[in-house]
Amino acid sequence: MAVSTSTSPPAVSGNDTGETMCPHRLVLEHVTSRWGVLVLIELLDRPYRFSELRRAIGRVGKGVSEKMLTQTLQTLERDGLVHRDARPVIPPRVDYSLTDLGREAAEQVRGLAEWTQRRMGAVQEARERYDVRKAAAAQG
Amino acid sequence: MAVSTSTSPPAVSGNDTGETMCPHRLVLEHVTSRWGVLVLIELLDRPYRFSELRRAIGRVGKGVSEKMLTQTLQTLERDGLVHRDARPVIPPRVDYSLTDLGREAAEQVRGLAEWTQRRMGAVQEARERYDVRKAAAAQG
DNA sequence: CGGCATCCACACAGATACTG
DNA sequence: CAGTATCTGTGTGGATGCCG
Repeated sequence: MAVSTSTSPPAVSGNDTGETMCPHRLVLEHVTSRWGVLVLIELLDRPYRFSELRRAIGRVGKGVSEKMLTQTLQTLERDGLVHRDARPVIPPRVDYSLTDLGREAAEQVRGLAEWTQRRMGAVQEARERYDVRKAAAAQG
Repeated sequence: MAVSTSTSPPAVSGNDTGETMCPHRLVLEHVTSRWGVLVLIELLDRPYRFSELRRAIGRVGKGVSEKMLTQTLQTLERDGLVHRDARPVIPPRVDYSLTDLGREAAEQVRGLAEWTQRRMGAVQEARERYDVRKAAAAQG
């Protein structure tokens, strides 16, 4: 039967088990979730179709499984960040885009991503220093 | 014997298995990781001691296990975002604070968190609309 | 093509015990 | 107090196969 009482999407990251937790924490988890981040950033450029989005994300790094992309999009749609436009044609065509709300979130996320790229060098150096210090300490 | 060739911390989130992945993606994952986000935000206020930080995070939501906090802090330290100041006293005292680099990241993250809080209402409404639509569609 | 259902592996995350 | 080490359960996330 599948459907049962299970409403909402499986939730991208973390358990939405209705715990004693401030609700905005959950939204934050959705937005900062592994694929949520990337989806928002990609959609900031322009609307994407499902597979197109999948490929676009795959391009950046390792790639997202179709299941995870579906989950992520559903969660973001439910939170009102992503708009889903399903056209009843054959073959099916579904376009995803940011809502105004989603655009706000995505811009924040993009800021973070851009910072990461800008400062990557500094992070690399810090890592090397850390590793060297660790190695030395292991000897000492 | 434990140490072996495994250098660096276990990595907060995602597998740092040395895949074919842009390095900045990893940093982004660290920063946006479940506890990384919260740690950075808390440390933006002031330095914290280990347990103090643990309690501070527990206050906001469900709470972080000591193990996860350790892991998160180590990862962020390695990336050069967090400074660890261990004093050789008894009882031990370790203070964690943001580096300049970390402060930049934390401010980005805080921006995101603040946005989430501001827009929580809109998200809630969107969710209700979504759920209603879904319920209606299920009836068909 | 877009999405859902099922199965499964593995890493994340918790509990516990121990060290400095 | 601030970790480390180990053992274990659970859930995330991936692969596959089937529907609209």
